Amino acid sequence: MTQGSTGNPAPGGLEEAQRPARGQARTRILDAARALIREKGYSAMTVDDLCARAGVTKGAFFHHFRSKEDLGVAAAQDWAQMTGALFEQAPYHAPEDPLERVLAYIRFRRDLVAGPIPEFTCVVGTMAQEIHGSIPAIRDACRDSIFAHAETLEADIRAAIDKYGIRAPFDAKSLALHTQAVIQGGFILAKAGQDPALAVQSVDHLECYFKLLFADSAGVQPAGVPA
Amino acid sequence: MTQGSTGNPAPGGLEEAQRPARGQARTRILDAARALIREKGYSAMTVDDLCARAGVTKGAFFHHFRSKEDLGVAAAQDWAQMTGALFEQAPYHAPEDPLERVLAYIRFRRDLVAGPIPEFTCVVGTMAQEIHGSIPAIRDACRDSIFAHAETLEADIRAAIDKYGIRAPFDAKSLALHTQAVIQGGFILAKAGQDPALAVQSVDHLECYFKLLFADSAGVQPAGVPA
DNA sequence: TTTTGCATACCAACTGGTTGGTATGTTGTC
DNA sequence: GACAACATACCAACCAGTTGGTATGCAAAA
Repeated sequence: MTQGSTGNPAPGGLEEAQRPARGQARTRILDAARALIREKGYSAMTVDDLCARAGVTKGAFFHHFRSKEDLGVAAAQDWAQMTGALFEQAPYHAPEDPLERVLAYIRFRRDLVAGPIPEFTCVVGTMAQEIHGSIPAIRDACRDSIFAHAETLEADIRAAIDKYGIRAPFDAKSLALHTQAVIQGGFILAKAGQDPALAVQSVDHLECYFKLLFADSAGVQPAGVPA
Repeated sequence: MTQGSTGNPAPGGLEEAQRPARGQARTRILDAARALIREKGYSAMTVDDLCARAGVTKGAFFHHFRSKEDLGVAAAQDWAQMTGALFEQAPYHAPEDPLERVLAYIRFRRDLVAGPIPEFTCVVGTMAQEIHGSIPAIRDACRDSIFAHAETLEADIRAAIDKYGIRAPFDAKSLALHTQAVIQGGFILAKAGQDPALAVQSVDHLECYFKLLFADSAGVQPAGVPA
């Protein structure tokens, strides 16, 4: 028993002191899910894990979510909303030139990626990789999150192509999706090698790719260091 | 009971007819592991799944592997050996020009990727993504597999840089790892969107990137369709 | 203003089935 | 007959999900 000198330890349950305020359970569970999916993946994360981390009981969990699968879908949607808000208010939209906006986006992502692994890793990418073949509902929610984010980039890329042309026969959609692929792939290398720098490197290559694609036509350095 | 008119159904175990030959259990378990990890990931794959798919009993499983974690490590090492052999005898080593070999490698991978999802997907990439934070032994085995494969590319890339120079300040190692990142990221998009073409597209972008990096100096088309 | 009725938000204990793993047999091979 | 390669039977812990209940808020009736 690691119980302290508290009066009534409520055997098996939560201590009064650490019990969160009413009305926060759903949010706390979703926060816990984000952390746990990044730490151990969807399948290895148990409902008990979730409840312990969130500081709620199983009753609360199944009050807010019909099943673990339902939580998975909600976590993906929650992630889509969170990242949607983050990128919407991010500073990379400022430049007037569309190509500059795209390059600013890539640099913004590189800065995000430079942090510790559990904090920059993509929740929906991790989940999709794991459950794509076994839980269609979660997979589709992850797909929506990834592809919706890619679409927010597409407009800027299209504008850049319209303005400057492009040195290869790719369209904006394909390039936007490739951007996401590179970032997701960087995560995998970073996780396997336990080094965020591996992800950063790939994002640097991505920036270089864009510069080369638009070189000569736009005013960007054709081959400089991605800085 | 769905048992037919067989004489002795061997209650709880395997029927005589489908019992594989002695001495094949380990191989069959590793084959089953490859398939199951791709289908549902490492965590969701149970030892019973493994045994059922391999057509062996739990006794056989724990005779060959001390634990499920041990099997995970073995699966990663088995994957490294399988892919090692596959790429070693692949035709992309033929060209005399190192840059041509690199481009041939990329095209070879694109062709691999064009098949159905459960057949081209990377076992160690999937596993690493999932268990990187929870099972270090498996994560390290996955890392070894990925990085060893990247190293087989590195020599050709280095030779290409030495021969032609490169339009950006990247070294061979970084480029080789980026290659793996793009392919791994393509897998994630393909899984999320349920469309192998998504992975193919990213590999096409990768080929284009290499062509642009070496354009003007080597004899490759600077911006042509990756064909 | 109080009370009644009802919905929401949550909790502790429990359940049936599953899980990784073990203990102990049996069979084929050198 | 010794040893490897299996098979069978079993277990304790754990799993997602359920049950029956309590605390709280809110709106309408009294």
